[in-house]
Amino acid sequence: MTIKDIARRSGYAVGTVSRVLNGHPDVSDEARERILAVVRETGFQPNGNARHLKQRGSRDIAVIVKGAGNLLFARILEETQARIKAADKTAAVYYLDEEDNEVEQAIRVTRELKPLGIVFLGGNKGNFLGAFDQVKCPCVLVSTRGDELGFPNLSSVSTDDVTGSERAMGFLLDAGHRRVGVIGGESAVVSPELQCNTSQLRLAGCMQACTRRGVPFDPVRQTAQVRYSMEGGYQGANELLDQDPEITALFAMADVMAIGALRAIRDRGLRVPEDVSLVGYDGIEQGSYTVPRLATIRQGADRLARRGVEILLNQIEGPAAAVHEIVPFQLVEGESVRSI
Amino acid sequence: MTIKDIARRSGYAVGTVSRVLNGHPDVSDEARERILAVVRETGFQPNGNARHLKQRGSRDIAVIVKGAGNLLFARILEETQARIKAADKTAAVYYLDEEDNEVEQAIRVTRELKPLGIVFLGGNKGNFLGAFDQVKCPCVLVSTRGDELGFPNLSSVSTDDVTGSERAMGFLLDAGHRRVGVIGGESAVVSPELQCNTSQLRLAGCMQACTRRGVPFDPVRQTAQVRYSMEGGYQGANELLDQDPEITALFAMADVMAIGALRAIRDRGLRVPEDVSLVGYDGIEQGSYTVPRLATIRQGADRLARRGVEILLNQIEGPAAAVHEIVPFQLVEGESVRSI
DNA sequence: CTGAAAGCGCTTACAG
DNA sequence: CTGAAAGCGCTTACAG
Repeated sequence: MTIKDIARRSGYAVGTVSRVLNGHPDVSDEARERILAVVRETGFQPNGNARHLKQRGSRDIAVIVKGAGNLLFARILEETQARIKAADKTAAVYYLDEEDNEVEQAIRVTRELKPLGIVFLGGNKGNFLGAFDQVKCPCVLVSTRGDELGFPNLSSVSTDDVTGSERAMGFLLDAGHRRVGVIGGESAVVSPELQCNTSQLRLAGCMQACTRRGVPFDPVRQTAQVRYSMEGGYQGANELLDQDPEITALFAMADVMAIGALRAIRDRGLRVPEDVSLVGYDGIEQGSYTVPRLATIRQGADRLARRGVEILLNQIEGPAAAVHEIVPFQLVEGESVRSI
Repeated sequence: MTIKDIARRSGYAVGTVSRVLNGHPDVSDEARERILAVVRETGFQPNGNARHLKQRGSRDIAVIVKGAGNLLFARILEETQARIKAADKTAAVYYLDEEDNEVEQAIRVTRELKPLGIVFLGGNKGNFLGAFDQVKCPCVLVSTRGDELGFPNLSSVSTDDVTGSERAMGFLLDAGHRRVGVIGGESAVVSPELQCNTSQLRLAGCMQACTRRGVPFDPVRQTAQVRYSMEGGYQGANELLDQDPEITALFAMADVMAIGALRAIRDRGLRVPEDVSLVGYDGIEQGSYTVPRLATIRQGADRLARRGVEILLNQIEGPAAAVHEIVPFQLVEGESVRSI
């Protein structure tokens, strides 16, 4: 079943059928009705490949999500889709694995879907530096900063990782904890010029919290570098507690890791927060269902989504300069930290 | 940058470029090298729309996943992708929302991607009955039964929901529990002929477990119908405990609901398993990180994936009759049930 | 308002 | 082994 069949059955030419299908105004009511009737009765749906091959000016906004299992992104995505729909555009969502290159995907999408704009949920700066200049449409990077990238068509909305992390760590320090372990991803040693990835930024926040309070912090001994997963958190907690059994608190750079850490602490016969206090990061739903409820830094998922879409739509309307926005986070005290 | 540009730059015709790009054998080594060199230096990637518009005989297998947030599916998907890759095919994954119609998607995909076959991760029988006869390629439905559907090109691999659920409920009954609440999805009253959805099958299992042990079960009073989510589980547990505070055990038809129930029980000042025992279903990773660890029915995710792909590949090779396979489940005792 | 025709970027018989 | 050409199913100026 193609547009040709619809044309034959309705007695109109394919061009007219196409116009009806795309809601063009310059068609007679009679033609519209007759064609739509045929479409309905045949259940015809146009071939997207053919359509995109030629079409310019779609109403699509592509959303590229890095990590189908990322619960924070899942939450942001939901709101992003709703906002896009509310703006009378259609969202085309592409899920990528953690390791996939989102910019390559974006390049493919610009060629094949020709979207009005692209929302990136998560992204790796290295990938952008490599090839982002090949994508010309307005884009917005949600949840990680994009200002240093310096692309005129790339805006960003994010939480301040350094400050958020400083707050989390500060929460522990201010509760009297001095021996604190940090579970995060790869961050090597932090150098001020090269604060690339999220783990590095959050580690910088930890150090800042310590420095400001005159508490020593040894990134080598007090840090475990693991994957952002429950299992990673489990391993990280064990590693740190093995190394220093006197640790009284752990900060996990993501709630999923904190959930793993919670279990690891229990498996060592210790309790949260009586023996070990625990803070996570992100504020995913999951963290409010654990026993005890997780203390965490809640990123404003809805606000990230809303501003991301607003900024993007704005850029699509009339090309403006890229904007880089920081949205506030919130410390959730939960039940997993105790004062000592 | 199109195939035409590559043709011009390499000095060959577009047809030859196309053959090289698609790995056809009938090209001279010289042509292949020169063309590949140009492709490499330009970073050219063919337009998928144009490619799919004409191409027959792709090496793609489509995977349609219902529910991006379904952790069981996430696990199955991972293995499914690996198996497809191992068979030297490429997996094209489509994520759908819970409410989206997977069969409509399949119809679109068959037209636009022309895949060798389709794997459905989850599916609604109603959707299949409606329109599945429009998809002609071999398909396999993973995690829900497809035998009663009776399509010659639709195989299935699943866990026996009735028996699995009977086992979960039996575990509680055999531990001495008599007042057991069941948290599930919509299931109305079970009628033997119309056991359509998963909730109904699992409810049937519960009733079977009771019947066989001579324990009365009142589906109206002992059942809460909620969404398959943590929040749903939270509400369901509260509903049941409000109605009958003497309940000593809960069975949640999915681990995500059990996680919500766990929190609800705690919020009522009760403990698992001392005051209320709890069993889930699915065996997602999450359930082994809760405190206490969840008792559950573990579905064999890897095996579901492996057999699903094997069966599909087999159908693709030489068309055979549809097969409907049941893979075993496993009771995980966890730490959330106590004997009374 | 409608039709006829060109063209999107590929693939694929068909010749040679 | 390679090229020229038809065609996949649409959209979109261009006439009328």
